[in-house]
Amino acid sequence: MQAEERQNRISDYLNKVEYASLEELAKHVDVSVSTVRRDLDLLEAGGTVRRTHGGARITEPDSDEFIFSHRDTHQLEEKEAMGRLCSEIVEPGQSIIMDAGTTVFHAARHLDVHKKPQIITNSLPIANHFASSNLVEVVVSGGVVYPRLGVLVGPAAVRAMEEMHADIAIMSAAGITSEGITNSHGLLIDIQHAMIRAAGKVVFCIDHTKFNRKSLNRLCGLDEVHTLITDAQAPAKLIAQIKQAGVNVQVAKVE
Amino acid sequence: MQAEERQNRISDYLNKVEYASLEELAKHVDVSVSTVRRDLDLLEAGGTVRRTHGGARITEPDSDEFIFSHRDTHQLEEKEAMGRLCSEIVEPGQSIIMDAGTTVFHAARHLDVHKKPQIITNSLPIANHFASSNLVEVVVSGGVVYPRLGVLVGPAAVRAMEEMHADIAIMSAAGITSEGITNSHGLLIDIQHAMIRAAGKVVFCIDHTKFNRKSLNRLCGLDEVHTLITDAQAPAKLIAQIKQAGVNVQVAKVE
DNA sequence: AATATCTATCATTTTATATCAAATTAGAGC
DNA sequence: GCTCTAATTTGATATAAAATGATAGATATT
Repeated sequence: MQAEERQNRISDYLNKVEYASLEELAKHVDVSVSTVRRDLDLLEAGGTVRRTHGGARITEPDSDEFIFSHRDTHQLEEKEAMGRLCSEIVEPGQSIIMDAGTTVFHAARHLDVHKKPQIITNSLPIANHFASSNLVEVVVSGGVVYPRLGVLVGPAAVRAMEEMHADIAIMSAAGITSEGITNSHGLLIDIQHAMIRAAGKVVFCIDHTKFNRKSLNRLCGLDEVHTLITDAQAPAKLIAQIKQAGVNVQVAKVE
Repeated sequence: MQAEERQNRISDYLNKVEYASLEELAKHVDVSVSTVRRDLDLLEAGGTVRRTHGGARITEPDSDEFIFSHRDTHQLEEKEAMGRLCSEIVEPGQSIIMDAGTTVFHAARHLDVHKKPQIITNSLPIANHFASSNLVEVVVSGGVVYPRLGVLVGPAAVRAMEEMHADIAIMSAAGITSEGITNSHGLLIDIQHAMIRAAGKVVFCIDHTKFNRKSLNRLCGLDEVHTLITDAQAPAKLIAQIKQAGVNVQVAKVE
């Protein structure tokens, strides 16, 4: 049997039984345990399978195989740091609107579930992330799934957000200048507007690469932003201007 | 047994009995009390379980009816077969409402994406499953996430379904008798009603264990069902009665 | 105070990692 | 097509890491 074929069979088998021990897999494809180990390493690198002690399990759709993770490996450290900082802003029991975007997703990952937040989101990855915990109440807007990103868009999503109210909105965007914040996705703009209107406090997570950049659609002015979270590489000059506009700017430090 | 699987079994068991002593758990998964202790520490960190003196209890008990587990390998084959059969009913380009439930989830997994269906669902697992493909358009109802199952429930979900229209609804339920179909979860009943009203054709996927069983809430009469998909172990007598009521019954054969 | 449960520790067992020789496969030259 | 060599893959093994079960002393419950 060829290696690839064997890995497919392992993968299929795991898809069926969800979990299997190494011995079980070795017997099933009739090779040594060593080979199964190596195959599983490859499969795990591919993301379809997760190793455990003594066995392996398929990565459920429960976890986030949504594009993000590999795409943004460059600024991963910064985004992680921003996510940590962002999670500190949240008070126990607050209701939080979470935008769809990689930076916000990192914030979600760092959010302490023991603060029992109420999450309102149009992002499937974020909804999935919290779905396993019953400490967190997650409200999902309706809408059409935007492929690959797992964002809910369309009029239903806008309407859902218009009916909400929350303590905080944690947002992301594609560009920020002294004139305000812009975003590229036309489908998202309306939803984000509704999110901003629905929240008592608006927090933007924007990494340094978005500074001094303008994107297609204007999202909001700096006067509508309460807090901006960014990383240490953001240009000091623009940060000063933003502060002068009355925004509470917080810079995340990479450990 | 490996750590991971053991913890799942502990978790499942606690979901059933709500509370169990350490000895009881140790006997159930056949390991020492020390190991159960360590497992419970991990589970508690995950938030699903709370330790007590001498035992543990589930933090938020849910009706075991809905635990989303394709782990019981007994009926796995049957459910897979039902899923395959179910997917054959779908015509290219049709819009399909998909209920939340393990049988329907299997149907989703077997659905041919090249038929370019339009999926409407309140199930996060199903939405995730199709989110990576841009052949399939997925519409998600809004709502509150029911923990662990990833089902969207509540008034927003009901309203969303009431506004939909689809060619087919693929449904599941907890019980079927000659008098009709029943389901256990009050939160889902309203949504399922809306689904049935919204669909031109109603298909139920119900395995043999649900036959001659009545659950809390009446969902619909047999006259509202167009097709019933079940497995070969379903009692012939009740199948005959259901056929007589005008339902197109299809029995899935395990390969 | 008596009993049960918890925490911490340690020997034992199980699993993982790294390494190497044998087996298999791929490619070059005839 | 065949043979030989180089590269890769495989299975086995020694060593490292971890999980497990048992136990003793500390702590909590009655």
